[in-house]
Amino acid sequence: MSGKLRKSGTASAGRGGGKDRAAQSAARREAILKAALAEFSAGGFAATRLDDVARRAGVAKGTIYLHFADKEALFQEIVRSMLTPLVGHLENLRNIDVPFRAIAEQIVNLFVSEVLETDRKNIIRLIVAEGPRFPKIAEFHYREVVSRVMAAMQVILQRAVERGEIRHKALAQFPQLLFAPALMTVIWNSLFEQFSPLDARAVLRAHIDILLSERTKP
Amino acid sequence: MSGKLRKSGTASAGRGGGKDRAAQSAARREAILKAALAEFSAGGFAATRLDDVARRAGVAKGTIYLHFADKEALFQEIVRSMLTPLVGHLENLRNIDVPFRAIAEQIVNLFVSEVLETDRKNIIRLIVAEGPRFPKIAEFHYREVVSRVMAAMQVILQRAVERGEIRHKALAQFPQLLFAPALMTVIWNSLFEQFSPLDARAVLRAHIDILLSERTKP
Amino acid sequence: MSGKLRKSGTASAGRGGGKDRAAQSAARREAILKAALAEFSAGGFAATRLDDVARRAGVAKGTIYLHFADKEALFQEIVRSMLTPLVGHLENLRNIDVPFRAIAEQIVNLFVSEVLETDRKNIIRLIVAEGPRFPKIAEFHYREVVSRVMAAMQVILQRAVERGEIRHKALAQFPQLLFAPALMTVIWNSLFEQFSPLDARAVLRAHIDILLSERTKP
Amino acid sequence: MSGKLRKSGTASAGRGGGKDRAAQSAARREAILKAALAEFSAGGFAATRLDDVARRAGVAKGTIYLHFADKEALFQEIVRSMLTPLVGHLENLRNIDVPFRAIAEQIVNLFVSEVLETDRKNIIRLIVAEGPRFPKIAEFHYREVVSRVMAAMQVILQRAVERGEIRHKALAQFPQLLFAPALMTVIWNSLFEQFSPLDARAVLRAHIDILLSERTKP
DNA sequence: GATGAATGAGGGTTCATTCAT
DNA sequence: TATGAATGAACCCTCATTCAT
Repeated sequence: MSGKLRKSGTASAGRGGGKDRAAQSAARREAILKAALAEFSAGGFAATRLDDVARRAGVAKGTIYLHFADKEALFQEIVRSMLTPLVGHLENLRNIDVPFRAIAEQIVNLFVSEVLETDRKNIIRLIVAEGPRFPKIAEFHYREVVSRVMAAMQVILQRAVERGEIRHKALAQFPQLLFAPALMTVIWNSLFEQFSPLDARAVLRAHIDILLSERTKP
Repeated sequence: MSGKLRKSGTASAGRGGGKDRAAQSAARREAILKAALAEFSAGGFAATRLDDVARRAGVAKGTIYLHFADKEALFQEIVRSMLTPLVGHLENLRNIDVPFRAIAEQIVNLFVSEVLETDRKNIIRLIVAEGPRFPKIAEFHYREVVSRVMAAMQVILQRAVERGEIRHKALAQFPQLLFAPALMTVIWNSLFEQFSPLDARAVLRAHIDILLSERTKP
Repeated sequence: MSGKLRKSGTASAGRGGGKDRAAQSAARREAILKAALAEFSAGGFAATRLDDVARRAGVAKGTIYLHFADKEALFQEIVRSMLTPLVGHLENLRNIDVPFRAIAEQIVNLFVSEVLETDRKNIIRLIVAEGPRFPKIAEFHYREVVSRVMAAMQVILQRAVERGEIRHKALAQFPQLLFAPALMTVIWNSLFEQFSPLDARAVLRAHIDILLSERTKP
Repeated sequence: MSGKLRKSGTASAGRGGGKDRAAQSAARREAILKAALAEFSAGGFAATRLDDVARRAGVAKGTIYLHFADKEALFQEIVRSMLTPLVGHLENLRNIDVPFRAIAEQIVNLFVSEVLETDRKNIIRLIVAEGPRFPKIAEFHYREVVSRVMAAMQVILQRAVERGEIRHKALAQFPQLLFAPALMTVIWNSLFEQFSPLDARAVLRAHIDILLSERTKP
């Protein structure tokens, strides 16, 4: 979304108005990525036509090949770049010292605002849908996203168990259980929203309540 | 590999063994469905070539069209026929009067043996992957599978809440939470099994334990 | 389905009612020809499917191949057999000694009742349409139909000229001019009948009047 | 024969010689139309393969689809564009004040030089052959060609009758009779030229003589 | 003979990729 | 660098023909 190198500096030229060549090129690259994300989300890898991507991006078909080696490279670029920015956020939660409920609520907020309410929800569906056909994508996400998030969660959950905030030790063993409802909401709404929309925030809050059910009122 | 040279053998039987024409035709239909399921599972709808389906089924390409109108009809037939048989089983659980834990264990067993350990796990991934592109499929599964199962679960969960087996009333409101971990295991293993296989039975048992966490050992 | 050899000869059997095997076979052959004519007329050679011919004839597709070597043979059989019966009639007109107008009227009547009002009009269109692709058909019709009719007409026209019934010697040189309006009516109505039907009998009568315009009322 | 090895030559020019892209594209379109006309003429609509059209035009198969939506659109474009340019000429004859014989001779000349001696003769056969299968084509030609020409001829013939140049009022009623021999020559030569070529100019002149047979030398 | 399920070559159409401008 | 016309391999589907029953 912003120029990457900006070597020149002075003159403005080209049709873009005030941008120099490098900035224009970067802007084109971003436009292609954005358009491709929309098209891949709507149709999956195979059903997406680069013609449509180009039209949506406002560039010529050949221009795509100036920025990406081929259709698959474009696809992988998108799929890889969308989720990784969130990983750091989630990993950082490991380092703050607040009650688990607070962390859980932050995770929910992050998930709703950065995934469910953005194109990232489609990325998740794309990974599920195309992963088996693109082993590299599955491998990348396991290595760069899933395993790192799971590791961080394990630390957090372990600490919560030790503090007595969570009674279920199994949760620390299977941090996947923490995210299962989040995955569910993404998939449910992608398929069934028109029939019966699912209020993600409510579902995820209910999920936290279940996990945190204290031995309170004895 | 096909036709032309077969000189048959025992004179009394065609290549089908002891089958008559109708049975052979039905067997071919099944072979096609089986092959198509395998190919669609591996590559999704668009990337699957009917040539490969035919080869895998051991029939000629044209034979597919004797049984199915076109590629999409074949796809829908597969996707529609695989899950519906399970719906009745799940609905029947509503009518038996046993503790919720017993029902939950039956659901886990059913899910593991009839979904995770069969091709049905691929069907679920196919629905997630192709549903947005085939609205009929999403609509069909909402109507014939999901909404019916959700309704049955709601009854069961409601009863469990009333009996005090479950404290979390939210569960009855969001029966999706009951199945979220099951969906998670399907997707996890389809993507990451080679990196870190998930023991579905253990995960689901842990999930039940969490839901049923009694105020017991205080 | 039925006994295999049936040497006898007397009894009637089979599904046909009172027909013996040979008669049934012949009836099937006729049914196929009739159905094929209808289908070829509607769609031309290439667009006609033997499936449709078989269905219309009430036989199985394979049965067609018991009577005809292949699709082209069936086509040629139809195209060849339809017009030849008329050739004799036209040739015989050479031998009767009546005024030309009487002969011309007979030709008109024959053409209207045996061509325009029957499937033969479609055969003519088929020959025009497919002739260039089936040189044998063009050759056959030139040899067996057109050249013979033209020869007979030439004799008749020559005699009419000598008798002073027709002043235009060119007619005897180009007997095609005699038939041009007949061909026109066939083609016109096959293409434009729904927009502006042409009264064939009226057109052909007018044509005769023109040819026979005497120097009468001076 | 195509692409791949061409290394261009004079550096300044592509393979098209001195043409710019638009001109080259138009030239390709024309080449496709020309090739398609030849192929359709030889085999009719159904029997023509776009592969052959492309090869004859010297383009790739896909190039056809840059210019025409599909096979039928290509066919209709050809069939529609070939005859309409002649309509205006024929209609204009209505406005010139010369003896009918002169007009008739112009029509003959036009027909021979612009139809019989060009590809248009094949178009006429194509319309006859495929018209019933493509109602739009029949409708188009009735509306844009035939009805307009017939109307113009009616005016001309009517005037000739009033002037006493033609005695046969029926001609004005059935202007089709004027063109019947022309149609005949097209069809005759398309089918039988190799057996017995018909001298179109001679036939058509004879036809005019017949129509104009004056009450002269009594 | 009669059947019709099965075959598989063939053709229309699409679309990722290239390359002359 | 950007363009988009051109390419041609690939794939769905049809249908003439075959052959086991």
